[in-house]
Amino acid sequence: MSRPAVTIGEASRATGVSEKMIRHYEAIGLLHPARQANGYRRYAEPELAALRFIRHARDLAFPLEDIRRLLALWHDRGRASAEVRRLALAHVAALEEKARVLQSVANSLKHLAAHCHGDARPDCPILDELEGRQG
Amino acid sequence: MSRPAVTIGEASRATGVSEKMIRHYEAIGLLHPARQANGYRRYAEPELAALRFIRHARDLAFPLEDIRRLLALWHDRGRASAEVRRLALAHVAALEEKARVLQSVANSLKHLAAHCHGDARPDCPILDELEGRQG
DNA sequence: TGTGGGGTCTCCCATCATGGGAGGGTCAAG
DNA sequence: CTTGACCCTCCCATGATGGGAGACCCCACA
Repeated sequence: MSRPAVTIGEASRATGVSEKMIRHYEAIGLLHPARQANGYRRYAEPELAALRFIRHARDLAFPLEDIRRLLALWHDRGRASAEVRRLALAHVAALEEKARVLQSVANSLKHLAAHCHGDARPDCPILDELEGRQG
Repeated sequence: MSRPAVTIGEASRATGVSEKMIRHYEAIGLLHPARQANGYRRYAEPELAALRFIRHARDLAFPLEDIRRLLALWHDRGRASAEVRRLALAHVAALEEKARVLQSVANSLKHLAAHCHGDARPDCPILDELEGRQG
C-alpha cells in the first residue's frame, strides 16, 4: 500500500508544503523524519500525513504553537475532543477579534476619505486628522 | 510659544511613541532630530508633530512605507489631495481584504467546531478535517 | 573515467513593527 | 564622589516565510 519513504522534494510536491517550511517544522520539533546514510531526509506515510495536517491547520491560520498541541492531540487516540474544540474556539475568537479591529480601522479611514474631495487642491482632511487637528 | 527642544524620553511621553520606535523611525529616515554636543537627540516642535503624525497613521495601520509618503505629502504645501486619498483608499482596500480573509477562515473553523460535540469522547471532526479525510 | 545537472545539505540574511537587554557615557543632586 | 536617572549604540527575538551561497551526493551520458 504505502510506497517507500520519499525525499524532501517529493514530500513537498505531495503535500504542498515548501521544502523550506518542511525543514523549519522539523527544526522546531513538529516532525521527525528519518535520515538515510547520506544525510538526506526520508518521509514515510506518517510524516507525509503530518505535513498534510500541518498545511490544513495553517490554511485555517492556526499558529504553529497551536499546531504543535493539535498534532499531539491528534496522535493521542484517547484524547477528549473537548480540548481540541476549546483550542479551535479560542482561535476563532482571536481571528474574529483581528478581523473586527481591521474592519473598524478601515471604517475610520473610509470615513475620512469620504470627506476628502481628492482633487488637485491641497486641502485634505486625512492629513489634517493625521496631524492631529482637533477640529 | 513652542518650548525648547526636548530629549527622547520627553518626546516619547509627549507623543506616545516609545523611545525604541522613535530611534527606529529615525534609522529608516522618517525623522531627523538634531543632536546636542553630547550626542543626545533633541526634539523640537516639528519633530514632535511628525511623531504625532506617525503615531496617528500607525493607529490607522498604515505601513511605514506608506507613512513615509504621507509625511512627504504632508510637508508638501502644494500637494494634491488626490494622491493622499488614493493612498488611503488603497490601504482601506488592503485592510478590508485582510479582514474578509480572517473572518472567512474563522467561519470555516466555527462550522467545524459546531459539529464537534466537545466532550470526553475522542471523536472530533476538527481533527478529521485537518487530517484530510474527504468525507 | 570524467562531467553535467539536479537534488539535497546547512547556514546566514531579509521581511514587518516592535521590544528586551547589555555595556557604557552623561549629568545633576546629594 | 557616588548615586540614580537618563541617554547612547549594538545585538537579539518575535512569527512564518522565502532567498541565496557554498558544498555535497548521485545518476546518466559521453
